[in-house]
Amino acid sequence: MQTTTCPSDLNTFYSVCVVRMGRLKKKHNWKAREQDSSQSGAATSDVVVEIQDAGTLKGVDESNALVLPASKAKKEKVVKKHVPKKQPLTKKQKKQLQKVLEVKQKKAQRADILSKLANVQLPESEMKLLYTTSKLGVGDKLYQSKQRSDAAEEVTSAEEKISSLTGAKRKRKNEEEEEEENEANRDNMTDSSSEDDDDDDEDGGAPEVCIAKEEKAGSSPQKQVEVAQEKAAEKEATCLKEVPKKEDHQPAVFVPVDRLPDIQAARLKLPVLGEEQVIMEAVRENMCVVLCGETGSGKTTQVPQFLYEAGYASGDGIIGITEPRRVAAVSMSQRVAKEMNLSTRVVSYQIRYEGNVTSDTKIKFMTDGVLLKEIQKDFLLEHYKVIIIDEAHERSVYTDILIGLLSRIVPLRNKKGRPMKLLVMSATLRVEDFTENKKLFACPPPVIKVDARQFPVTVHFNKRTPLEDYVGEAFRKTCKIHRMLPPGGILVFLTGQAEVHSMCRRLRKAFPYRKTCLESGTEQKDTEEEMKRFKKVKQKKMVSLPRINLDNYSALPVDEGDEDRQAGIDDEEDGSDLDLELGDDPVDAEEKCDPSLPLYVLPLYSLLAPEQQAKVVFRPPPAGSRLCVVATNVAETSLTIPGIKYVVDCGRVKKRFYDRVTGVSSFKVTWTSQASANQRAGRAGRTEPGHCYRLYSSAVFSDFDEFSEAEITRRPVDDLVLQMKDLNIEKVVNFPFPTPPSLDALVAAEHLLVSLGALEAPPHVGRAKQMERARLSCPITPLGRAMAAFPVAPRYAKMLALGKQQGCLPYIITVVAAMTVREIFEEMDRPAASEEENAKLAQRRARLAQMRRLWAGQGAALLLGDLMIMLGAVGACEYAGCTPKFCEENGLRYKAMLEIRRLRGQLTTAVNAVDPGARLYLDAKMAPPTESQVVCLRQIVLAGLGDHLARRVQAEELLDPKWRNGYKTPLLDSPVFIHPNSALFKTLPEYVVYQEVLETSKMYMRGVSAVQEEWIPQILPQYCHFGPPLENPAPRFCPDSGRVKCHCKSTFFRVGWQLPAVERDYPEGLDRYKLFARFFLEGQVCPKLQSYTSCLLSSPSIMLKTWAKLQPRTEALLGVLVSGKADCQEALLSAWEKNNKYLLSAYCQWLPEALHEKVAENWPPI
DNA sequence: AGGGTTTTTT
Repeated sequence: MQTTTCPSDLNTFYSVCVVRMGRLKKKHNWKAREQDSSQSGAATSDVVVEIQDAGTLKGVDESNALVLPASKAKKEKVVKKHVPKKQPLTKKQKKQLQKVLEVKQKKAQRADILSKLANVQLPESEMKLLYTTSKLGVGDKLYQSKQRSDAAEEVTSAEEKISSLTGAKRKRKNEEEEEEENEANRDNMTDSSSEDDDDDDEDGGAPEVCIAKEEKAGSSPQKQVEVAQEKAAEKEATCLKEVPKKEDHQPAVFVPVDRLPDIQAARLKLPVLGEEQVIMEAVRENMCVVLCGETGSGKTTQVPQFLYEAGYASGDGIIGITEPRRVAAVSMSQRVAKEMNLSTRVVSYQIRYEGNVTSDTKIKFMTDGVLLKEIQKDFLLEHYKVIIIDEAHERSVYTDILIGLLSRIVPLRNKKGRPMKLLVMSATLRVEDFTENKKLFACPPPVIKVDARQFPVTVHFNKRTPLEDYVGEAFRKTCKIHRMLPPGGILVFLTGQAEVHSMCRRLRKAFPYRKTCLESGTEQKDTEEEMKRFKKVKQKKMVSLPRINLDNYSALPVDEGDEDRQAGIDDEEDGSDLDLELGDDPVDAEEKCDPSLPLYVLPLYSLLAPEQQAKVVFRPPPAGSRLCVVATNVAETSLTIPGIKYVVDCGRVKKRFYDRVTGVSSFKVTWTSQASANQRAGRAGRTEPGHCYRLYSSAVFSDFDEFSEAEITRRPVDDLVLQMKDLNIEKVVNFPFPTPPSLDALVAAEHLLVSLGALEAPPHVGRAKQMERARLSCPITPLGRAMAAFPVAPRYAKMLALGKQQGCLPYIITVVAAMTVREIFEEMDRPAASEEENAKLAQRRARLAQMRRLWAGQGAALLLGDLMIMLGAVGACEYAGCTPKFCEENGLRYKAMLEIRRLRGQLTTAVNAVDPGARLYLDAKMAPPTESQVVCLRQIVLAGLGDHLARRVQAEELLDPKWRNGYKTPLLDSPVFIHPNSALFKTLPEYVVYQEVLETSKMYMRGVSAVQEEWIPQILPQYCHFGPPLENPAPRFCPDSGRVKCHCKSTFFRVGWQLPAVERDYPEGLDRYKLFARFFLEGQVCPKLQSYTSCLLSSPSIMLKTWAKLQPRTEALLGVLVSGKADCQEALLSAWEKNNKYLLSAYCQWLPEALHEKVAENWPPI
């Protein structure tokens, strides 16, 4: 590998900025070499000197890689590369080579000087100040000077530029390996893309197929062009790097920001600030950049500001940043606005229900789902010049899909001459899914790493790993920490609400706290003031709590509790006997109540009421006590608790599992991932050095998965598939997912969407392989488009699309909103903290049960089941003004009710948009549905939940007593049950539909609603196999539809449940023509012919006789109908439109000649 | 006949 320093650059560079930069040049140089050394394995001898230099310089200053010329390496590389290849060197080349050699010599000398200079270098902190003071008020940036040098250089060299970023190097390495390959590839791609026009990618991986080539009618012509260009764009931009263009030579824009001094000072402490130059260069030179930095690096708040200052929000484009959570989008926008001293009109946010975006907005924070919706409206995101995907390591489904989409959009935009940048920001180093995924980025984007400003956290592993009672272990460890270690909050990670509460109870019992002063201050305080107070409190605590200094650990992680032993809180070995005894006798341990050491214990989980959560996040613990938060995963990512010094990690998580085949979900506790455990540990080092106690051994830890799986691989994807189809991505299998969902999941999704009518059913013809492929590329239907407009799960979207009948829409919207929002009822089965609380809980439980019965209604309403409870609950809550008080009193989660209210608003708007005739409005005083409305609602619900139909186990199937009161479903072998909390628990209807099956102690259906048997073949024909038309009742002509109808028995798919005969369209075929002919002759199809029925030469009924063929007139009539494809009124009318004499002569054969003329005069008889 | 949910997002 070649050196990355290029002397000519340096010369240019120095001439431009040495004057102002002073010592910075050293750093610059150093950094270049330092990065070289990272690849030392491949280093050639001519850089050895520099590597050594780097070695000696390393650690002198880590802070500044700012001054890197970006284009240096390439030139050299070119020389080196081409010299051995092209054998006779041209004079020019020789000259160049000579120059390079000279330059190297100079460089070596310079390196020497620099290493000497390094000895007198300023410490990092001062360095940073120097850098910034040099910058202050100058209105100029380092990378601008650098850019000028680039520009100058590009005059002589048309080579593409390479920065000295770690990732850029990887990229370069890659290029070298693939350079020849690339040339070949270019041809290959051209070839394959021409094949592509008719063939559907055998390789399955061709990225260019992922977005449908043609647009459906009705989309903008502009978009069509762009999509058509896509392939070309990709070809040119397989490497997401920008070929230098004229524009690049223009001086960069610098947008001044007027920050307040204290903010400016605070910024300087953030590690990202030192990387501004590197980041901005990378962004300038690459379409896509990955930025890696743990929490605390400041990337979320600073990078948008860098981009702003560099002019990425000047003119007509803005900067967009996505966050996986709403709170983050809102708070980050506010913080950045404050830091930049700009109004929220300029730095704004947009989340699902609200936003403060204006026409002045330059920086827009939003949730990832919001951006995905925007892509639906404007595929190329013309509004944005940069998109930043934050927290990409969390791998939320929308983040993943956005990255996939943007990997195509960015080159397209570039091709169009309106370039856009993509910045993927990730905390962990797990970026291979992005960088090594050839389908996503043919050429890996550069990765920039940023240090985090975190205090060291010492990790202590247990020697042994309790497999059963990890809660008990957590309890004992927490007690020990509290008893023996210096002040500092404790954060305990457990897996669920129940565990959290029981732990809280045990801890409170062990270290009782008198809550006199606890609940006094309820008023909201300014956070900063709180923090100040908090610090004072901490100082006070120092006096009252025991003190052992554990902070001077040398290395981390500490293994196997060695340090624990020193500290005297080791679990194992000698001291462990006592602990184990305690462990074996929990009563004893817990009775050892110690009121002299008050512990302020608080629970924390997502579903906890926000004001309870606020206690943890905003309010400091009372004076003289230690804070102990017992939390679930919320504390890992969503909430940050101040003042935590100790983390106790049980090493487990509760996760939802979906069975891909049956759709059954369950919750299971499993080991976490290493990344997740490290994230938990990191929570101890936010405010000072901390300690993390892992209740498992390092061996167990090393067996953890390195990372948690991407969400998209763990859940059904029907909603995502519908969204993507709506974006005209027909072959979702070929979409460049960072991690693709399983094929099973995709097949299941398409299947469901076909059943719902959102996608066209795949053809049943062709070879198995073709059919298989067709099943994964069903085109979207108009219904599907309408459904995609509703921001809810496809099953529910179907209900909304259908809900127009009988004024049901407001109810359907409400039911859908309630089904979409999770946990609308408060959980009251948790272990109570005290007898008093226990009694209170029991009372509230009883009250909720009573209300549920009330809301479920009686008679007809009751049959809507659990959905009626939801409807009633929401209706009652809204009627009462949706107050916290009403919710509290009636066991409703206030937050859930607010969400439902907002979702109803959004859905109402969406329905009105799809069908302006609907003219819906949100009615707070919605009257209960009438009986007939309830029936209508049940049918609409059935239409959406058709694949979730269950039938009571029949007497003859009742072989096993376990099946009593059970229900059978098409996909499950074992029975499912109605949950005792369900409105229909006692009703046990023959047929029900359910929202989902959740496996706990049994398979329980949730969200159950009763179904009338005869509705099933009518509303769910797609799930039924119909028998032959019945003789009795006989087929008839239906004047309303103009079609031939008949009764058929049917069975439900897979399970073969016999369903009652219902009337439906007569099946297609000759018999339908015969019947139609008969009804035609009888004058039913055209009433004007009724007067001739008595004159017919044969009875119309002979149309159906088996010997019908013997009669020429039957055959004639039938033949004409068949040839005109006229087997219903509508088809007949259109046949007459084409030919107004159609059927005349065949009909006349049935009439005496005397009438022919008269008939002909009045033909067609309409 | 009888009860156990983590966490986000459009």
